[in-house]
Amino acid sequence: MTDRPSGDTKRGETLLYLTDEQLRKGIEAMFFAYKGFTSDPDRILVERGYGRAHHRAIHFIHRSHGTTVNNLLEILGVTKQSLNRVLRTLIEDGLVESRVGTRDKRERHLYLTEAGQVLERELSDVQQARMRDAFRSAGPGAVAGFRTVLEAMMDPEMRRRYQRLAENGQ
Amino acid sequence: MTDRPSGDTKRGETLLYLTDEQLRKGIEAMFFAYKGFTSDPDRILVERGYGRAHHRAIHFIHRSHGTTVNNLLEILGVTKQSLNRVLRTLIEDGLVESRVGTRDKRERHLYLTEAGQVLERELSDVQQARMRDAFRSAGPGAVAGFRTVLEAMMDPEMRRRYQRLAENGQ
DNA sequence: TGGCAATGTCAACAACGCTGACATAAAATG
DNA sequence: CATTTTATGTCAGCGTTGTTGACATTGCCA
Repeated sequence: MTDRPSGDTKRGETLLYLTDEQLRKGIEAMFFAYKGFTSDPDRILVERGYGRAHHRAIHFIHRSHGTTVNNLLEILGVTKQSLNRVLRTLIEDGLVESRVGTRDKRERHLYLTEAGQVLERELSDVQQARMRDAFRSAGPGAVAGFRTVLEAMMDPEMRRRYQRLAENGQ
Repeated sequence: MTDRPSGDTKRGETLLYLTDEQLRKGIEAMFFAYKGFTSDPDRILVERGYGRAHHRAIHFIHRSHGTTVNNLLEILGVTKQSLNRVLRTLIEDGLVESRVGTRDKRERHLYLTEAGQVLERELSDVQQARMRDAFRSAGPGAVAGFRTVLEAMMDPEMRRRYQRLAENGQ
């Protein structure tokens, strides 16, 4: 906003213009790339009668074995009613197991069953394949830049969660 | 997929492991960053009773003044019924104008009205502000890498549309 | 003139966000 | 021990936005 004070488009027109165009490109790149990013898993999910919300739950349960419902709620940033609808079907379908906590019996710890792990593998295979191809063709420097910018784009709270996950990353 | 043939996790365990972890981080970065990316406009949209679909329509109509409905359909990748629902409200609310084509009278050319431009500006201001901050803190090299990876992640058809838009970019 | 293209619209449905209200069990606290 | 708070689940209802299928209108084109 400091480059283009509201109402001022005179100062440094050309530079300004380029900057705005660059930002617009970034915005559109996010839109089109996110579409590609989700398209492969989406195809698999539809066959099973699931949606993206199921994928996200499966992903983070896989990522953090035995996480609690509350923890998952924070990561996903949805309401418990919304998450519960998804979790219920996953548990009914035998993809996720919910175990009562030992230390705190109010908590439910979530785990992928074998069937759940199979689907998780299937979903992350196609998503990782696309990411791998993109990373390869872009090169290591670009990959670093990619992650740096994405991290900077997150809300601070989300960035913290992202980094915490990365640390726990086996 | 060539790094980790299905069922084989023995070969080059450590290197393999790092790669998988890197991909996972990339996937999670996309998830958390996209959340941040949409959060600021979302806040504004809710106040007006609009959603993300309205934002997307407004964005691309702004980007390509006088674009046709069909063109917009291709860019957005949704059904005409879905787009029409959004367009109808925008036209009713006086944010978008639909003019019958001169060359081909079947076509409708779409334009933002002044009110539409005001909202567009408001939405892109906050979204660009976040993008600008992210770009600044990441640095020019990271920005280039960011866009390279995102472009590589798009479906070829979408990449073509993205690049075509970028060319037309004033 | 007949066929195809561009658009709009009606209806129904599904996924997945949301709010609000309420219930239960268990932990925590005074 | 009584009370409050926490973690979870559930019911009901609503809104946005995607889908499919069907059908109508208008206009271009061969």
